[in-house]
Amino acid sequence: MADGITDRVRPRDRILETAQDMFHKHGIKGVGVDAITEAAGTNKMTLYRHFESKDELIVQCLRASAAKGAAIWGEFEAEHPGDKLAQLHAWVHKVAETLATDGRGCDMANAAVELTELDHPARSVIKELKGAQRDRLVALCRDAGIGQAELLADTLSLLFEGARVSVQTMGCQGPSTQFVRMAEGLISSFRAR
Amino acid sequence: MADGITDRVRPRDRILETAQDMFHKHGIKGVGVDAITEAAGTNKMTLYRHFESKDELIVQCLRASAAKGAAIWGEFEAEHPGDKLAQLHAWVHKVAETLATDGRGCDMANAAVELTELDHPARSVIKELKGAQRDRLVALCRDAGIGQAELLADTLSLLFEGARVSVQTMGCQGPSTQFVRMAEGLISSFRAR
DNA sequence: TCGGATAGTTACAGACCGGTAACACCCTAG
DNA sequence: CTAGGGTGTTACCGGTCTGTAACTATCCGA
Repeated sequence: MADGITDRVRPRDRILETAQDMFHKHGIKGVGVDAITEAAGTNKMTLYRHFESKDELIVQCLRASAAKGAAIWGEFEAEHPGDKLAQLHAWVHKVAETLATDGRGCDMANAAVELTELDHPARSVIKELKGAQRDRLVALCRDAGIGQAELLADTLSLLFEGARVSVQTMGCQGPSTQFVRMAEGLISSFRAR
Repeated sequence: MADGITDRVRPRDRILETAQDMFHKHGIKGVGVDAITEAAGTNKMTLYRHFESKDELIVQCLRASAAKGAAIWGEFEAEHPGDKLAQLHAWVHKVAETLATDGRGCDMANAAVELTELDHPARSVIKELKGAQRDRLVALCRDAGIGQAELLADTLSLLFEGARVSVQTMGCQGPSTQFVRMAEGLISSFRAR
């Protein structure tokens, strides 16, 4: 086949990347380890040499997915160095772009919906990663000079989360198209106080 | 056993009720038809005599779940006859109560996350039922005399949806506790315009 | 009392699931 | 050249899944 990728990238990374993509598109319970390894150009034994179970693979995928999301914050700082308010607006527009282009929701939220066992190893990881997400947004709001930074950050968080779900229930032409208007309205409303 | 319920309620209704409850708690893909029929005090053959497939059962559960949600709107009208603004506030508090007591999200949203096949029979039903939900809230906002009724209704919808997801990712002590403050702030902000 | 509809029981088909065993292979470091 | 770690292959285990077949038991209305 001369895949190019198959040759140079190590199997573990191919599996992690492929699993992330397939979990995202088809859901965690909708994808079996056989399908993952086949799509990654490898086999089940190799997967189980690098991950002790499917649950462990799920956890690593969630961490990788969250890390990608966190990396975007570097772009905001690079594009608007020091201007925290501009970075907040950049976040709003980045969210809108995501809503318009990605028909599936947040990997962590989706995983929380699918993995209902209260003691599932992924649940504590999801809580940890979601907490970190929230903390970043709170810090950005505070540094942007907004009074009730926590309340604004939480409101924007829930709005974002809801919009990502709405895309899945009502399509990308539904209420989520109004996200920018809602978010900008909230920001200016909080700044006015 | 002398269940009481098992004797008087017909198997079809017992299956529908039990399936709703189990899908809600454990997710759709987390529950098999065998488990449903056993919990409903019946058997698989009887299920397949009343529902042509699990997918069909899922659709009927979603419709039943949505109908229960819609029934609550009657209470709002009964408690505050004619006072649409009071009914809107009643909706807000009802949502907050749901967030505090139900650790799982909206059945339709959860189903949309789990059933990723674009042509799954439940997807169009979810869209239809979610659209009806939205329309009711828009009508309530408009009848309450709010100018940008659609925008407020959509904002409240997304906030609600996001809060229900947040309960699943961060627990009921997370950002969702602020829902009432957020919603009331939005309503008074829209009324001021 | 009888007949038909409804419901329960057992067994099974065929597919898929996560996970493992045993063995052959190949590439690279020494 | 060689030894060994990483990888690929095949086959398999026990379990679960949706869905069906064939038969039996029960209840209700005429």
